[in-house]
Amino acid sequence: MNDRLYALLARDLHTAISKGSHLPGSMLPGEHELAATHGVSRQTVRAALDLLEKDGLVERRRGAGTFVLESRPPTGFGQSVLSTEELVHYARDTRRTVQSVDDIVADQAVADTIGARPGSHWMRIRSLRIDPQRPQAPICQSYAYVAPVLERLKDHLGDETTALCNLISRHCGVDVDVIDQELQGAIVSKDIADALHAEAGSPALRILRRYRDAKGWVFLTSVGLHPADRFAYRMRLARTRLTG
Amino acid sequence: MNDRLYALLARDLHTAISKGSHLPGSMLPGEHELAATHGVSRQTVRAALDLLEKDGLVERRRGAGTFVLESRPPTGFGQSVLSTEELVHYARDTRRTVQSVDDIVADQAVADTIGARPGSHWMRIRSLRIDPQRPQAPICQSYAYVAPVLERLKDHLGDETTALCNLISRHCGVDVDVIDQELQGAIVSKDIADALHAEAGSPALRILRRYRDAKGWVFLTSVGLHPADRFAYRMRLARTRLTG
DNA sequence: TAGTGGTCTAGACCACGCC
DNA sequence: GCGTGGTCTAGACCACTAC
Repeated sequence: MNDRLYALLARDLHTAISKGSHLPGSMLPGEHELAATHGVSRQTVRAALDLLEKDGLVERRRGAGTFVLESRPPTGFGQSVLSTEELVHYARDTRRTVQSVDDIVADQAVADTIGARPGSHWMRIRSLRIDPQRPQAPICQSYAYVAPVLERLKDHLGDETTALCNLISRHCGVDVDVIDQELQGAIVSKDIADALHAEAGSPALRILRRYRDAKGWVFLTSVGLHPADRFAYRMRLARTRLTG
Repeated sequence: MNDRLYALLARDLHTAISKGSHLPGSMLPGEHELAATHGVSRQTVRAALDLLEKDGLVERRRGAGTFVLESRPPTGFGQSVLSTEELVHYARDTRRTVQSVDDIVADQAVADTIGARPGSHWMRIRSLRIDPQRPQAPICQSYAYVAPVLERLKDHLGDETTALCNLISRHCGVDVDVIDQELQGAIVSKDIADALHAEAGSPALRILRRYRDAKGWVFLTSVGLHPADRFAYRMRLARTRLTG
């Protein structure tokens, strides 16, 4: 449990919004007022609003106010991702729980999904990603396929908050340069429904990622399945600008 | 030019790092020290470091310090960054077929999905996106909700290859600045299975897009459903670099 | 134990949106 | 003009890491 003040305040505001105390489109009390009524500093209020904004619940308009975007029940839990760094840092707020680690030889199916040769060797890490706030509803079940050369990774899987590619970077000296990503609709299959505490046949988002180093070598491939009611992939596409 | 203090400090630190004043792997001066030497408050230092961290130049470890990450030379390998332009180009190879256009009043469900007020008025365009190579298997069925002010758009829906937001830009004088996008797993519902020539209950990718102009105004919202066997959203996440 | 980043307070001024 | 969010200051205490 996160007992930081701003996290608590964020939860309070979140439940208040989902209970209808603040209707979509309406303005929240100003930051100064929130600070006064909740007996905290304005910076704490701002940190709390940062969280709500990151999750897409509110929108801030300079000079105007902070507005409620949606009042859906707390099912829509999402991440906004703009760059590899943000993706990699998304691990911060969630925990990885390793279910199994084994060495496998790729059959045709595995070879197809991860784009490898049939017969090639891989270390396979099966894990769940869990939001500490809702441990009963895992956000994602995934298979990660790691090149056998990076065997030392095994010794550091205990670190539950660091993204795999960061662990590899830190302990194996291989750095991510780009991530090729593929998102597709999918359905929760029977064999993983239990682990996810989800219903077999329910909709999900399948994300396949290939992590490449600067030379283009794919050192890590992961396939994750995110139940639709627990995860949405949010991103902002911006016009490219010449100067910052 | 951005003359926020923390942005200036971020640039200073960035150039210092790229000039070799701080080698990769080494620790930056502590936040307190940076604040003192640069004559700013610690919060300003932290805001600057936030930028550097978001751009992947440094890594912060609680209790340990802030460390310089490897500053890769520009390998020229992955210069592809996702932008609105790329998204808009995808419309080139496919055709939009308008099924219906009507003026609606948002009920609760519509208001929730597009983030508007219930009772507000919208122009709704229902359409299919079709790959000429495979006309029998539409790529996407979508609903676009357009602000009534942009009524003139109706006269130009005959143009099947230009993206809606480009039509609006061309004929209504409103330009896209950013697109907020949300991807989620979903299932083909009965009422649109026919139009898509897909099986009801089969997996799909749901993409919700909010198009904003420079002032942040959402002038177009679209919800598209892409059958999993016909469409996957591919993207490459590349490391970002600070400007300047 | 010393130093670090993470959090928090109580003030302040500013640019901006709205009226 | 007024209230808003954005920025900034100058303090403080804490949990954590490294030694």
